[in-house]
Amino acid sequence: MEKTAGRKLTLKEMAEQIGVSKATVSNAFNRPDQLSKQLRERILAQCEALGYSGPNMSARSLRTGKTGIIGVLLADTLSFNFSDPVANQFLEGLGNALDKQHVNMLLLPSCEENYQSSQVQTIPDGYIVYGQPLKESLMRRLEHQGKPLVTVDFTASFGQSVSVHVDNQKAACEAAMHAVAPVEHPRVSIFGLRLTSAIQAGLIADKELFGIEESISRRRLEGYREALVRLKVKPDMISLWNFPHNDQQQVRVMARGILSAPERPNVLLCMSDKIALAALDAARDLGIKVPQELRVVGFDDIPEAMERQLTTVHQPLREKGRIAADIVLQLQSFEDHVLSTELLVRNSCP
Amino acid sequence: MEKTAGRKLTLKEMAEQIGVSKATVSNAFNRPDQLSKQLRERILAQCEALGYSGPNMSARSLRTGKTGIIGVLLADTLSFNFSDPVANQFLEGLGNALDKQHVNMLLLPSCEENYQSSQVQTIPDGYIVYGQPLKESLMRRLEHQGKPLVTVDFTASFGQSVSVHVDNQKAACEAAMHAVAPVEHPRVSIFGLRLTSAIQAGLIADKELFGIEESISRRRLEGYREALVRLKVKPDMISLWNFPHNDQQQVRVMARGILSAPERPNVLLCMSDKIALAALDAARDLGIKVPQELRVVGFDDIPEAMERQLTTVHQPLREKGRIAADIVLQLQSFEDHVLSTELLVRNSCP
DNA sequence: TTGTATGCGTTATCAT
DNA sequence: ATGATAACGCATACAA
Repeated sequence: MEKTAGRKLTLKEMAEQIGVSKATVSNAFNRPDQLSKQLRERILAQCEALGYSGPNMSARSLRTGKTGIIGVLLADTLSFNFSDPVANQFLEGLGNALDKQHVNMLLLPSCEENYQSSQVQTIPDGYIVYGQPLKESLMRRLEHQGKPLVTVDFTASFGQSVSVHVDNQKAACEAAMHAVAPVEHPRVSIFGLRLTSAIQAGLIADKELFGIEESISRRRLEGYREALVRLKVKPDMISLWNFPHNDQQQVRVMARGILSAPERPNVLLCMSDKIALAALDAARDLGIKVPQELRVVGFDDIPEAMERQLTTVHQPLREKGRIAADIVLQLQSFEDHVLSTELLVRNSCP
Repeated sequence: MEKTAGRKLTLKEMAEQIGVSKATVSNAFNRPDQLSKQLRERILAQCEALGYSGPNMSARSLRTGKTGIIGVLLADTLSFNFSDPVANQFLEGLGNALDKQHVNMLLLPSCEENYQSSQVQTIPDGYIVYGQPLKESLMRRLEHQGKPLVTVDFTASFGQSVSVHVDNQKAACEAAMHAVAPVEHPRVSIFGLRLTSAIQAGLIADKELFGIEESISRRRLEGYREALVRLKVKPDMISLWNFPHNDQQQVRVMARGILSAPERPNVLLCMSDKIALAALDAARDLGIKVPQELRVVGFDDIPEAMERQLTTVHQPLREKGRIAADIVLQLQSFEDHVLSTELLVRNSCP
């Protein structure tokens, strides 16, 4: 029996060709327990031979109400998300978990603009929003669809979504305590990420901070401050710097500037490992000894952090992805998950 | 009018609420010219207010036969494809073009395994297969669906798919001519990528070459050889090396070994810029002067190639993505497109 | 410009 | 174990 190329095959036609009813063919694909093993195999083989690639997804979805697709809303571009080691690991964990359930992921990059006009809106069975709070209007639209909605690394301030994250504040506080406590006369610089809407890197004051209380950076900042207050570090010994991008080159240049000042800092609290590594580069450029003259802590524990002996906060990135997937697929209870972090003490800040 | 969260809204219900017929609401979404501008806007506004996010995709797809999704089959993992500058640029061009038509891309990584059992099969309206020939059985399955099928950087040896690519052989030949011609006593090493199934890097003989005649690497190899024959370079002055991965670290170590030999090569023909850059690193490690003692050419023209003054073959990667998209969306004639390349002469091989 | 009727391909319920 | 039938939500030809 040869295949008839080009024809649009349907389950109904298969049934007729094979000489059974539509329901039986459908069962052969979806409910193996509803028919004899041999019949099922005969049907599957015939379909294969006839060139039928399985039930039409649109029709099946219309009937079952499920598409087998999870939408992943990303804050940045695809290339950023895959070249950044943090996002990369998260997406890897997420992808694996979805794969395991034979669910596909529809990546929706820089979703703010795209998601307005597109028809994507009703495709996914659920959503995972990664990394950065979306505009409220968009979040509301998503929530209103009544599908599982999981936010990662931030918490929506309303609605009934669920969040997977680490306790950034606590972890940052712990890191700062470790870094600052042993120093007799601490001069602390905090290197923050996207704390304001400024597009230039620079020193910032409190009042300039972004309104988004729930962002990762804000939580980490609060943690650092909590530690600094506890250790009674005077405010004028603390400077807060903002970097608009997690970009090593830029940070390195800026850090050289900061570390060249006469009263240069002796502790650097960095909100990401990339920033911290760039700071280490800058220190090396200037011949500043780490950790003797400068203690540096990072955040995230990307692979390079280990190679370069950076003290940092480890967070289970792949695990985060896995859990987010399991929640959205309803394999985990629909409630907030707070994953634990671990301070990894290495040479940059022993 | 407040929205009733949780309810599943349908176009029919909207019509009833608003007091028009289903068809009119449908037209408001899909055919602006079929009703008065004001009515259309009233309907859209009402739907928005009621929390209706637009027509259900499954139902619409079932009716129209289109899903608005293009499947992109990738040879490697997602993270590879986005961290590799070549793949990255291609996907960027592709993504932009699809976006422009409000079409989504479903990324199907390392598709060999996944694609067997998954339900994805019937979702996309068309396919783009990137970079590496798939198993024939899979290709046949795809072709049999009767949807537009575009292969990029290789040509399927059967069926009715269409291909977007550059003339790798011609470009490689040109590069080799330029590199080798000026050298009086050329000793040439070819650094190839995935020319055999070996997982270790190493020297290879002809008979070990992969059977896949159509792969990018094979075309480039033929191009190099064509040039070497024309220039009458003796076979024993040519060595052919294979690298299983486009991985800089590994290549650098291997290249150091090769360049340490007593009769070391004075021309390096590299099948990718990454490999070429690693070779430059190795030359620097050994204090070998480029281009005086060693001429190096790459392939692809990734951004770093310019920074490091690597002579290489430029190919229009984003353009390739754009064209592939346009073909699969039937905005371009359904026929092979061969894009032109350009040899960029820089310091590594003037 | 608007409304009516039909069917897209499938799955689930029920009956056999 | 298998078959008949009714939805699923929508777009479109056609009628008004």
